[in-house]
Amino acid sequence: MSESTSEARRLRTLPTRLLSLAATYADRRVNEALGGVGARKWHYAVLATLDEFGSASQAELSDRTRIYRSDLVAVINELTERRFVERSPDPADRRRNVVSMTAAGRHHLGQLDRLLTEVQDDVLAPLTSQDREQLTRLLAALVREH
Amino acid sequence: MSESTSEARRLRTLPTRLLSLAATYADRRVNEALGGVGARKWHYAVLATLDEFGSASQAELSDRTRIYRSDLVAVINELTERRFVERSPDPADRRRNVVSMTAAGRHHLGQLDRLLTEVQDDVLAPLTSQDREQLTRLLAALVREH
DNA sequence: TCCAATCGTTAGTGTCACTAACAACGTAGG
DNA sequence: CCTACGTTGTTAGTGACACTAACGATTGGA
Repeated sequence: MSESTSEARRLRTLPTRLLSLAATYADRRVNEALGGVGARKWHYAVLATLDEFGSASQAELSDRTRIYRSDLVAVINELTERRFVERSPDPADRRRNVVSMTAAGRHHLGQLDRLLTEVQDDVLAPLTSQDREQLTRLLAALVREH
Repeated sequence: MSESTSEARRLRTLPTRLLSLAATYADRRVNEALGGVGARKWHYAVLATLDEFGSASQAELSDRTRIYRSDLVAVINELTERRFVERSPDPADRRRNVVSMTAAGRHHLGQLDRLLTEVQDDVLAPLTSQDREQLTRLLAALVREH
């Protein structure tokens, strides 16, 4: 009993659990929204990274997006099939591919960006705008340090 | 370009993405810690719920832990094998099972609780204690509303 | 030149979230 | 009292992710 009282209610305030639950919910919403246009979040991550940093090798994209190199292969395949990116061998280093975004890819990115903006608002709806900034700041600090 | 500038840097501050990344990291840490004693987070969720609310049916446990009833079956099987819980038919409603925690289960819960306390500190290490409370509060608000 | 590291790729593992279907059982309406 | 419907536990299966291992090709450094 003495042990129980210290544990009771812990479950509902356990930070790692809250993080998991909130992320699961957010991910579901994101996948619903992106699924509507045949995309998933990795597509956005890759396109947004190409937009920000320009053409890159798959290894570089893997680093920046945190998608494992092995999983990135399929993502690039999917984006290539839909002509959103192009994959060509790097003449400077024949181990590498150069992945670059097409005009269609840039247009698609704009669409995904608009969809994701809606989802952010939707997911963060229970919070004030101050609290949203706080949350973003705290999560960014966690992600940065680990 | 005009579109690009609005999108650039968005990826690193996108709340749903930060949530995903932080949760993935936290989950990995939790699974490492619990895996050391042959447990996973669902074990903790079930045991903690039994501790707080007492014996319950699987449907009730499913509601409280947010584990799908189909997945809960395996969790209860695992906990039963290790004698941490007992599953017996409910005489009052023969569709139901009554799941109750054993003394060994209570002891195991104490162990998991100590492990998880360490993990929380570890994961939240980059934040001040004020920020930790803030984060917990904000995440709890999100989870509660959805 | 030889060794180690890197790159893209394939294959496979385990966990989770989630759906569908089923038999057994309970409940409420007519 | 039946009948229709809902609930419970269970099995099976799907798909997304995170992650590991191994491989051939290529590159860079000692």
